[in-house]
Amino acid sequence: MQSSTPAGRAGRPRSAAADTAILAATRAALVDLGWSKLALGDVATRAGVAKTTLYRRWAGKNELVVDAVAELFDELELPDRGSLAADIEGVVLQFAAILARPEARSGLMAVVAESTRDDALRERIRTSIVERQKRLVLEGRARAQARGELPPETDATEAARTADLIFDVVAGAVVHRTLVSARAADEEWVRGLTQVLLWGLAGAAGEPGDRGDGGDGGGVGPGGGADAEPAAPR
Amino acid sequence: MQSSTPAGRAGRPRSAAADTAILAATRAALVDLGWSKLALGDVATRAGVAKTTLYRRWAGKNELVVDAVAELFDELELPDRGSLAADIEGVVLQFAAILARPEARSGLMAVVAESTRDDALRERIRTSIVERQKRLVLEGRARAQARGELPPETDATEAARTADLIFDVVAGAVVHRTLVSARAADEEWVRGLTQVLLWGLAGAAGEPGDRGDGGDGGGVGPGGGADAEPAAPR
Amino acid sequence: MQSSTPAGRAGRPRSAAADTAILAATRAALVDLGWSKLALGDVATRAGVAKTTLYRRWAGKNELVVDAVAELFDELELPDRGSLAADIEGVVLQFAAILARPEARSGLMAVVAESTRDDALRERIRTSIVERQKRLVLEGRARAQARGELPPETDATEAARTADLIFDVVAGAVVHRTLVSARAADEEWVRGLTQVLLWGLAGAAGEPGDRGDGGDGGGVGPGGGADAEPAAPR
Amino acid sequence: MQSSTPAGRAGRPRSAAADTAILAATRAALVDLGWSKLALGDVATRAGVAKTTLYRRWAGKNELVVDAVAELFDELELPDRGSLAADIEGVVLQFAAILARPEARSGLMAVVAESTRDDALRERIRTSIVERQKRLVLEGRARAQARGELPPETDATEAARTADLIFDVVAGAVVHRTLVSARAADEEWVRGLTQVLLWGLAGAAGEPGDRGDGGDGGGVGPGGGADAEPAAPR
DNA sequence: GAATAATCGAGACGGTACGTCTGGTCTTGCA
DNA sequence: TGCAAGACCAGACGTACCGTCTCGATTATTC
Repeated sequence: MQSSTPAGRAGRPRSAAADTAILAATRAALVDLGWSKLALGDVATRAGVAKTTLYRRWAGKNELVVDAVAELFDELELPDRGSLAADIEGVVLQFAAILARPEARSGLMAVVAESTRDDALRERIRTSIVERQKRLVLEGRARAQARGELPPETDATEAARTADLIFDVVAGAVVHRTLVSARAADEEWVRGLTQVLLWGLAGAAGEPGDRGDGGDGGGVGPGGGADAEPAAPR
Repeated sequence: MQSSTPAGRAGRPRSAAADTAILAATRAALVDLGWSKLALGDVATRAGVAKTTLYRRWAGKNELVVDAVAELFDELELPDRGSLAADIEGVVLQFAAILARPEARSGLMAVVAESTRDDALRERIRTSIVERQKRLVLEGRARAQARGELPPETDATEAARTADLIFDVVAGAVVHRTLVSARAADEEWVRGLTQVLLWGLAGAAGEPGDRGDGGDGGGVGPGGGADAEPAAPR
Repeated sequence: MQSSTPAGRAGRPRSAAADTAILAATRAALVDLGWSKLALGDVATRAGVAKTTLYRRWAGKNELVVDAVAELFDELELPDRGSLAADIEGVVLQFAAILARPEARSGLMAVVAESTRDDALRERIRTSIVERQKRLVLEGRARAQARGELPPETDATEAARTADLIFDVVAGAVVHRTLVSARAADEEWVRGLTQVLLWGLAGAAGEPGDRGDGGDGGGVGPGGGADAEPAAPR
Repeated sequence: MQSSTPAGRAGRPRSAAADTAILAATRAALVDLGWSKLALGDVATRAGVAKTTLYRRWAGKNELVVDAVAELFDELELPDRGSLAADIEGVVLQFAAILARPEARSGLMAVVAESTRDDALRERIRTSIVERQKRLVLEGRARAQARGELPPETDATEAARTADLIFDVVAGAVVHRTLVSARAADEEWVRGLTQVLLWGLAGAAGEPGDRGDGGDGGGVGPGGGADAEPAAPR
């Protein structure tokens, strides 16, 4: 990765340009062909590179596509839009925009599907994509705390759990909306999702796990008790 | 669809047993090999059927897998567990249990990935799986309305939109949790998701789109204002 | 309904028209596709007949083609053209004309090739084609004997051997000329063949097997002595 | 053709051993299965080679079999047996011996049959087999001329025509005898054929095309005059 | 500046699955 | 019982990719 090749000394060094060209060619091929018809020989040709060069750097199609797709998500940013709700909506719209691009649509779900049978691949996806982008949740929460919109954390474990839930809900919902339901994740929809998320988290936070449900069949809302409204989250 | 098939008479009729055997063999092969290594010749062999028979009935691997997986989701039921929250938790756990089975994990995401490049396939997925299971949302809502947990609908369009959002959030979150985050969608997690969902919907319903955000930077939760809490959902 | 169904009584009799249609369709398919791409399903379709009907009457492709081709050779005739040489030339030209037709070219050699591994097929060819057309040799010889061009037979065995040799030479040479050398068996070439045949048989007849060769190393074979030319027939 | 192949450098060179193995495997498969049941996948397996390797070098079954069979005929030799007649008999017996081998029987006629619909294939047969073995006729004639058994050529065109006729007659007769008539081309039969050939050519040579037939209706051909027997060659 | 060593391009290699086609057989319902 | 229709099992077809390998030609570092 470094130019000064400290460890591996002798011999011709690997071409740095090749990596870039291969990943770009992979995305181009995903656009043209989709994952299942993507052929590594074809990718090599598009990149102006020999098949050997490609296999020397990636173990196979799955690993290559993960890396090619992961780069796309590094574009995500979290500019300060003034409120937590606005920040969320902004980043969700960005996320939806990426998922609207064919190189992401084709590739992402396919490698997730593959990862159900390949632990190393799943770990690679988690490292390169999921955990890497979870920074957005953490940044957003920190910023909201600084604004006073959210209370500081008290329990680190709980905080992590909440972050994971947020990520699963947001990422899952956007993916399902765009890929399965095949409808645009437009501003209106994103607003709805954000509403649900914020109200939901606020409400759930006030009711930490007390689920004596059953008894109170009447009430609606998580807690049932009409007046036991969660004190507006503080 | 009819047994008397008045039109297509001549010739030997197709074996009904073959369809069953092929779909079962497909699921078995998904368990053993996963989607990407699933070979139709192998499926035919497992089903005790010739390859031609298989190709006479399905256009290809994608269509076959959609049908094989779709049958899995027909197992979902919505027994009356006494409250909306309990009903949701029950069906989400069932859904998670299906997604924990390898034949579903491997196949579902793969066909979704393929569907990003094949409109007919996406439509088939929507028809066979998504719309077909959306019945659960509708049944659950109707039952909650009968219990008095939810108000009756006033706006059909809005009701449909809400149902879609619920489906996207629930299905998406469970899929993301189990396949991407690769953690079990256990009772605790499902309870958290249900809480968020119910509070979120309740809150969002009370705030139809008023997003004068920004002004009130302090408060958290969608509306910000602590006391402007949505009246506990009715 | 029945034309003469003598033996098989009960049930619907076989359609006589079907046989004719199938053989004609076979020849048409041979013209269009050649032997190796000829498909029995296609033949059945061309004949307006079900595959079952075809298989009920012929065991397979080989048998069918033999019958279809055999009919072609029944066209051969031996009109009296005044001399043995002219008779031979006439029938050889007819034979060459048949071999120039694609349905014969494609089919004949193919079934011969197949017959090298199938004794029943070889026997069928011999019966339906070879022995059936050997009549031409016998008729021609008888006619020549009646004219006084050839002496009457004295030895039946020898006569049969000679007839076989003639047939092998004539049929073999014409086939080789037209199919392997791929040149027209035109009048000039046929005249040359006839000359060789008549001179050869005459010469060989005068030398029944005396092959004490070796002694006279110089003058060998007919052409040995330059001046010992056989008196040119007049 | 050269080992230093100056032009086509790059890439792994083709294995020379593969060609040999494939052709041998083809002949073995011809022996076991015959042409029509010969499967190229099976040939590849027998040769210890992948199907792709086979298809990279031969366009299809026909081309492969032509090459495999052509090698068989390269065994033919023309040792000096002292006289033209003996030389002919020797080589004809060799030819018959090759045709008695199943790999030749099955393959040769089949490719000839195929060549009736494929000009390129016919040309390949002519180049690889027919013209290649015509050397035997030319060698034999030259040797006979050196011995004084035959006069030197005066007309090159006529000489070529005669050589072609000889080849058609000999090859055709042997093939017809062994494959169609299905009887051994043993010494006795070959002697008869040689007699006919030598007498025929000698007689025909003395009568260069003068076929004023019809005029002399009685004495036709060599056999016409009973006493006009060609002087028995000595 | 030579030796060493890893990379590069090209392309052949052994495999495996593809989706199609044909060969023969069997199963319908009508005649 | 024959027949048209067409589904059925079996298996070869020729193609496309896979991931590996063998080449000769670069291009660096190290001696």
